[in-house]
Amino acid sequence: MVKDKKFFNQSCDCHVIHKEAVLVALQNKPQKEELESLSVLFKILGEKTRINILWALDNHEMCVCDIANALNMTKSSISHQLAILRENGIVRSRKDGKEVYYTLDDEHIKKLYEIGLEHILHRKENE
Amino acid sequence: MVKDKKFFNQSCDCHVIHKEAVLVALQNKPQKEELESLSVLFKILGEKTRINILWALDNHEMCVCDIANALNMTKSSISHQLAILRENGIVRSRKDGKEVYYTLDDEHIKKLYEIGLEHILHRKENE
DNA sequence: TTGACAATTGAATGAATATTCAACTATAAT
DNA sequence: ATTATAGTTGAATATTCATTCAATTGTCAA
Repeated sequence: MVKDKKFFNQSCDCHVIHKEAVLVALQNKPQKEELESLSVLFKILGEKTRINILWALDNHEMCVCDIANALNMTKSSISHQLAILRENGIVRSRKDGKEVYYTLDDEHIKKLYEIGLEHILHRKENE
Repeated sequence: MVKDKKFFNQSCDCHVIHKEAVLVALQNKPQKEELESLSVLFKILGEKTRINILWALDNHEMCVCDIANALNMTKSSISHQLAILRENGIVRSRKDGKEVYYTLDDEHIKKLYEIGLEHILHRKENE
């Protein structure tokens, strides 16, 4: 492993140790915008209430009241979170009379959910 | 679609509209602990700095200074976030002399990263 | 057309947490 | 031994954001 202490990054409080590794990483960096979107996606999935909404909708299309009852929370709170999920393309809604029905938007979300769960169980085994 | 207004959840501010959908969801609910762990996993991935650490480590094993330089941030800040990633089984570390080298822990994380990115691009297309 | 309920919305509050700052430990080199 | 650097850590600050509360809109039924 080659260390290179000559290359120094001004706006950072330390020397670069492995110049090449850093340069390769910088070259392979995805578009800033994409990485930003990705962290937002995970942040949205990474919230107790919203992940609970996910399993609820994983089984059935549901209206806001149904979800509120299943999660034992207020309509208002659920509605706020559904708005966030909708804005970020994770759920889809359709109106029918007084009710608004929600469903999961696409397959990627299900996959993320499943692989995430796999990881959790995998970690449990190796404890 | 059958509505059932008789069943009422005391600790919620609305009537159950579709009793069956709610009951099915409740029956299929994963263990509370697992759902909790899952939301924690996503929350950890859902942070700008940490997702940036992920792409950096996706290419190379790196020490703290390398990462700090690649992301243009302080050692301290990176170290705090690495601790969180380590505690949650997302990265692994080994010490060699003064340096501590970090790598991604397992394949699930890479998959989550890839599928997440797919979702982002898929959404872009349909705009 | 009035009353009841589903759902949304905006502002306020409170909780969670990322970054900064300063101090500290550990290792290597001179 | 002393100095320099890598890395960690705890407390303080600042920011982000979920929930609550109150008000409002839209639809249905009597």
